[in-house]
Amino acid sequence: LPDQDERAAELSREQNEKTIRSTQTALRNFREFLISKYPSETREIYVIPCKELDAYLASFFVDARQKDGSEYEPNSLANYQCGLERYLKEHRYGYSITRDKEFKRSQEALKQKQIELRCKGKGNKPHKSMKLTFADELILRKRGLLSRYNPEGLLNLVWLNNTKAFGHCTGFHGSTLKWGDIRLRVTETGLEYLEWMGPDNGDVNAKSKRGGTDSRVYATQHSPQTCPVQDYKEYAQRRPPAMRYEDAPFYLSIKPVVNLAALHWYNGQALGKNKLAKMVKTMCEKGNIPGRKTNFSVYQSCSTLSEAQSNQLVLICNNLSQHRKSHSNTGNFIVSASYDSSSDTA
DNA sequence: AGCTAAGCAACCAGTACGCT
DNA sequence: AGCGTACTGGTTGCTTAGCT
Repeated sequence: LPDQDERAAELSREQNEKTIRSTQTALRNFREFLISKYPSETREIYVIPCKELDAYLASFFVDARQKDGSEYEPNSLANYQCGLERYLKEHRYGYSITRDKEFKRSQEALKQKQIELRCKGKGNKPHKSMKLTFADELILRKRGLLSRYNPEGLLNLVWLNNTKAFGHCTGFHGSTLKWGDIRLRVTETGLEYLEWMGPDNGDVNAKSKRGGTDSRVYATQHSPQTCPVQDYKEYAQRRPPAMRYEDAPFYLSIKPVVNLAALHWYNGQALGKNKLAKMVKTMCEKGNIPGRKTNFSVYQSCSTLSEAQSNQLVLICNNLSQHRKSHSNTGNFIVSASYDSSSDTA
């Protein structure tokens, strides 16, 4: 059946590696469950007749537990069903376990189990992230965690600017960002801007469609203290000269002991992906900001500030830079756990 | 038209371990 | 000691297809 062949080939070709991993996880958990509960069953699951497989699945949805013995989230069980469906489809199983009547029993079992779990208080998205508010950002700035004046703050600042500006662009991945992926340019009228050189920027069709305006941030000349282009320039200076080539990683690890008066604050080594994945979490923990904050929190925050908010931001940044000038005469600071430069609470 | 789910993709946490 | 990576388990995000 050429149709089926094509379909299967298409499926395996198109599938994302994470989808494949999801499928494997579902399969592994189901197999382990079968082995522990029905040791005599040794067949591959795609050769088990539908009636028996339906019974096994029903049993799985009802009795399966996490490694630590606790119940799954309702959505996780549904995901397992989807994963098993993908696997069975790959092996040309004759039925759909999510749709066909022959699997009514397991479908019902899953539904009931989900209801039961929700009654028990599950399914409330315990890991859902909260948005990073404007107030949070102000606190982070005050405490030096978003700042041009120390290595960690500067790295955070540039990361946040990039993520806000380009994070929504398709194909933008912070963890693989190269130095040359973001360019400093100037308009005909002399306004500076940063542009993300996305994978489709060479493509004529894509260009005519989007015009590239999606992937730019412009300098805010009226308030240089909060200008993302100025942040970028500062970061560029603080990187070691050897890391200025296009293919160099954009985000670099911080030198273990930094003299703040030294020009270069960063190593030639890329910042690891685990570190990048916890950017927001780390800065919020260090800034004592309550709530569950993750990188995703950035996407939930509003991208444009009200006039009042941006005025407030400018004031604070000016204030902090003044404050710093009056304290930086020794020029021999060593980075310590906290850069907090203000003790007032507002 | 509005809602739900299906399906894929991605994230977060934990762990183990390697390098300097 | 403090970085880094790789892998795994579990959960959530997001778009779209299907139902009522």
